Amino acid sequence: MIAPQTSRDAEAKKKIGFDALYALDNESDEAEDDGLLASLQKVQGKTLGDPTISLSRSRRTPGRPPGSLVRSKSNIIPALSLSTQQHQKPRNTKSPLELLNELSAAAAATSTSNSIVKDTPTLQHHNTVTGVPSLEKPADDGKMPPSSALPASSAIPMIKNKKGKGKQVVDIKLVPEDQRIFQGLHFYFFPNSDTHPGRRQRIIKAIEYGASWQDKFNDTVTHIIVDRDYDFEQLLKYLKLKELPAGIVVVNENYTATCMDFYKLVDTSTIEFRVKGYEPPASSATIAQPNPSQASEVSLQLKPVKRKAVVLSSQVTSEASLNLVSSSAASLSNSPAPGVLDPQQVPNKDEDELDTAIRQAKESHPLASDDEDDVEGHKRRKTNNWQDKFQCMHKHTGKSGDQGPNAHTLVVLQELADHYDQIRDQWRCKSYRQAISALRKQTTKISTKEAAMRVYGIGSSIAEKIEEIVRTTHLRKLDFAKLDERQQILNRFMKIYGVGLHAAENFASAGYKTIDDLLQKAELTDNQRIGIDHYDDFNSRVPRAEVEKHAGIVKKALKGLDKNYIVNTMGSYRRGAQDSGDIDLLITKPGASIDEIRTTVMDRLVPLLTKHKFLVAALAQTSQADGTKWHGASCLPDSSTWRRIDLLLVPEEELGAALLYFTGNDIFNRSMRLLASKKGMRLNQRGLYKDVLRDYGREKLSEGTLVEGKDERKIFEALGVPWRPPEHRIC
DNA sequence: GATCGCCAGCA
DNA sequence: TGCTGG
DNA sequence: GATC
Ligand SMILES: O=c1ccn([C@H]2C[C@H](O)[C@@H](COP(=O)(O)OP(=O)(O)OP(=O)(O)O)O2)c(=O)[nH]1
Ligand SMILES: [Mg+2]
Repeated sequence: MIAPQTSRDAEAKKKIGFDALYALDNESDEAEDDGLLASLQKVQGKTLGDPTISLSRSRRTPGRPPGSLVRSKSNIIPALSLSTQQHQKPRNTKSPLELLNELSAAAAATSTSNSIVKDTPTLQHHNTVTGVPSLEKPADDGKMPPSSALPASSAIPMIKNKKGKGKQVVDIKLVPEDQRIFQGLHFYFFPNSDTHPGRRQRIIKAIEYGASWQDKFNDTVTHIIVDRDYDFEQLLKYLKLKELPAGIVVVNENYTATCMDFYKLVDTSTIEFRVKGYEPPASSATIAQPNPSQASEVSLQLKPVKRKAVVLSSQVTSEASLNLVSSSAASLSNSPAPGVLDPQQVPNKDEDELDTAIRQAKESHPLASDDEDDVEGHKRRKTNNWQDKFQCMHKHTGKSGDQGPNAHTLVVLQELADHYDQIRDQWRCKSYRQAISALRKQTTKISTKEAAMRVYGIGSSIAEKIEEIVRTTHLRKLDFAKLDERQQILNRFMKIYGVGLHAAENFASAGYKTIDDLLQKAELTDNQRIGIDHYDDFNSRVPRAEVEKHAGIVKKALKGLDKNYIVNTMGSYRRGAQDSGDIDLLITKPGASIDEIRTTVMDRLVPLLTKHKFLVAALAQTSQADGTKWHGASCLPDSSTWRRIDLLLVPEEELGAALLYFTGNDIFNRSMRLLASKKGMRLNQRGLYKDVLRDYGREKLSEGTLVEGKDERKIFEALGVPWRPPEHRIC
């Protein structure tokens, strides 16, 4: 599409609208008579086409509101309420656990949330909180054994809800059973409250990994986790003890995190966990593990890689990392030594080009300036221009990446992104994708955390992982992620069209493990049944050539009805991908109203193609009145493979915005829309609107007035974004 | 500690 | 309205 | 998970 692209560029400068339209139409129509264009497309696909490695976008999930947990009966998810300021007010002498219990009870009573409810708030008790939810247990239940029967739930994405201003509910997601390294352990934190956010987080995490959180210091406590700011003496003083009972482990706050990093209980006597003023018993190392889990065994097989994050190096770990460094030194010898790298060079090398492009974009729209921000944007900032933060401001060239200097790192990071996509952690997934995108642009190999962190979009966490990947060629975290059985089941189910996280959890909690189970036992919607019947079809990619065939059939049929119709093939196809997840078609007719188009497509085209057995299923149809899309499945003659096919009906006035939306990719869209909103505008598939009044913080109060909808390029211009051809819209 | 795009169809 | 998908 |  290189040639057509440029010719279209030239044309568009002279004329707008129709001609551009036609150029587009020609472009896609020519696919039918093949020949030159087809070969062009092949070449182009190789050079700058969508590399199609970005798999991590199956489904997005909106935040899970607090009440939603109640809905499912078969699968109750524990929500643990931790103390909030508000609830502390009335009686501020409460222990965190009491607060927790009260909150939980209240929550249970109003049934806004399922809760872990343990113990009475009586002070006498040795209160115990584990991550184990007591299903349907009355709030005033007696003491719970720390390791009670476990619910089926796991891997619930922690999604914060901001709306419930009144209470702050925290979803505790227990890690899979075999990973609960703290199972059977009783932690006492010092200080033992969850008021401090960091500590609170540590407590939550520890519970998720199987620990019980002891409210009082009692004889069940196995570990005392002491905050950095405190020493052993203070602890003893607080506990009014001369010395601690034997067998209790005293460690600092690094301990839990490190254990979770390794998925096993690590040596507690090393110096990095040492609490000031505390002399650990001379005994060699590990305390008896009350519950050596499978995970621990598995983790033993792993190389005891120590990441350098944990501040001070102990003897043990420094040895390990020394080995690693030296062993990897050889493989690194080709790349420049980390310290030698010119710091200036690491952030975008294409800065000049970009700035130029942005300036150009600005020149045409001086009103959309960003002077205030621009003035002093150079103080340890990763980017000089605030707009650079938007992915849509950057082109994606196929050059770097696959063969680039960071190719392997990118592959591993992509796996992590996929993992987070699978567990429906949309924000981490997005972060990883953005980091990947940023790393792909780097022209030098990034091997150290420091270097990585200079790149916009890569923070300390991913930077550490990059370093680990470079040193060890892979990531421990992934090894575990892949093992989790329940997660595998969820993944299997969520690949069914029409099954999302919620349905998958319900199925899994009902004990279904295979697709067959679902077919036989589960209650399925019509679409889900279709999704199962064509599980493999829908989960396989459509070769570019086949996309063209499907598009061709639709085009031919539609032109038979009315030759003024225009069909454009969108989605990853338009971005130049060699294969696509589905077939995205945009249908328009110059001068026609949306009603006319809808009537033609819905009442004539779809029935016609259905009759010819090309369209074989309708998954989502527009409600006659005001719909613009049809989603279903198609099947080529002489084939038995069903493909998902998407028709988007668009009036000419909205063509540009629709092209923009339907070309994607999704990150690019989100980036453009975010940029629009930052500029007081709003971008959707119908157009770009300005003067949008937004609620405090967020939601729109007025629609705004239309700026542009018809011409894709003008939307870029109005937003101050340099034009990106579809192939460059891969973020 | 708030924010991370915005929308449509279906149950 | 929440879930699912684009 | 990254950013402001
Ligand atoms: O979450 C999403 C998904 C899709 N889209 C837009 C962009 C995308 O390009 C277009 C078509 O969606 P589709 O799911 O078909 O994605 P694709 O980019 O075409 O990739 P694939 O090859 O998987 O079809 O719809 C979004 O804006 N957000
Ligand atoms: Mg597609």
